[in-house]
Amino acid sequence: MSDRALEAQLLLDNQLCFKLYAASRAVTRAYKPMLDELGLTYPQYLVMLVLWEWHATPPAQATVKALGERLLLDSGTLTPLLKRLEQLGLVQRRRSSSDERELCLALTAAGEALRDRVLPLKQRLLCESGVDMDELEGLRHSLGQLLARVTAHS
Amino acid sequence: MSDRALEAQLLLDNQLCFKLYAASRAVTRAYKPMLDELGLTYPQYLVMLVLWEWHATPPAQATVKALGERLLLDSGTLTPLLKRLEQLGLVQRRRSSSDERELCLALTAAGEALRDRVLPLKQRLLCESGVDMDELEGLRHSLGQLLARVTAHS
DNA sequence: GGTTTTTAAATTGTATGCAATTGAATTGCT
DNA sequence: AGCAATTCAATTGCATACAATTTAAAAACC
Repeated sequence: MSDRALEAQLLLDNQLCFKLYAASRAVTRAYKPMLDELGLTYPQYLVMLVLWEWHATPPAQATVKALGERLLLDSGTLTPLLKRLEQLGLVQRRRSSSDERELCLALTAAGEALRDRVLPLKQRLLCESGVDMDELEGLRHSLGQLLARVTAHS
Repeated sequence: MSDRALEAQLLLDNQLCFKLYAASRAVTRAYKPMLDELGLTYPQYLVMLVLWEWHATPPAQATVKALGERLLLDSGTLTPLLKRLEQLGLVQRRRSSSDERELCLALTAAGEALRDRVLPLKQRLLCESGVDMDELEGLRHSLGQLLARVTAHS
């Protein structure tokens, strides 16, 4: 590679990593008004998405470990976050009877009910953001590829 | 939209936001070994990228405010981060003489020298990650579009 | 059976992000 | 000049991320 091409590798605007980092935070910001109405933070919302899915299709183990594998987060992040969701009355945490090490997660009635409020808000968000659905779809696909590639090497 | 299509909107795997969030953290993780060698965190590395750029092409004002606009970060994040870079001996922080409110940023000799160690490490990272350069380029472009769209509406 | 190893959460410590407030300096306005 | 409004960093408070350690329980081994 030429010297100029090498130098260009260090320009911020040429960094995929920065674009990813900035876009991720920007999207989180875009979700904020909607999530404020729900009383959730963004990571809490992602946890609720998984729990709503699990509620419809129960997994073998609805544990913190399984949740961590789904969201690529560890107990250091999830334990305090789940305690907050428990305080909010959305989630139940109880030790597994068959294995006291495991912590089983379940939705409360309020946690289940919250789901119904999400779809309308999300539709509104999509409309207002003015992003093109097809481009969104392409981007989601590319990101999936990248994520698979990068996580495979770690 | 059909009921099924609406429901699908809430599946984690269909969420662009989650893919972005997960991919961003995965890429940060991929950078970690390289950044450990440099003694930097990922946001600190992004700050250094800007300062190296500014060193080659000085901007009108090399202030915290200008840095924040470049990285989309506020003083609440940047102030402590810059103090750490100062402690590391990489960055100089001093009040502007013309306007005492502004804090001017400059690289130390060590900060400037650090740049030479980055390119080889980055080349190695790219090779080992096994990602396709063309796909990377397409993704970077799409992310730029999304970022522009989302930030425009906020 | 007892011991070692492994596993799942929780805890600890450090470094972001970001909203909200504060403090100090400058600008604008009259 | 005098004073209100604005601006730039810094600070405060809260919620992640994540590495490293700890604790308790279960599994594996002898």
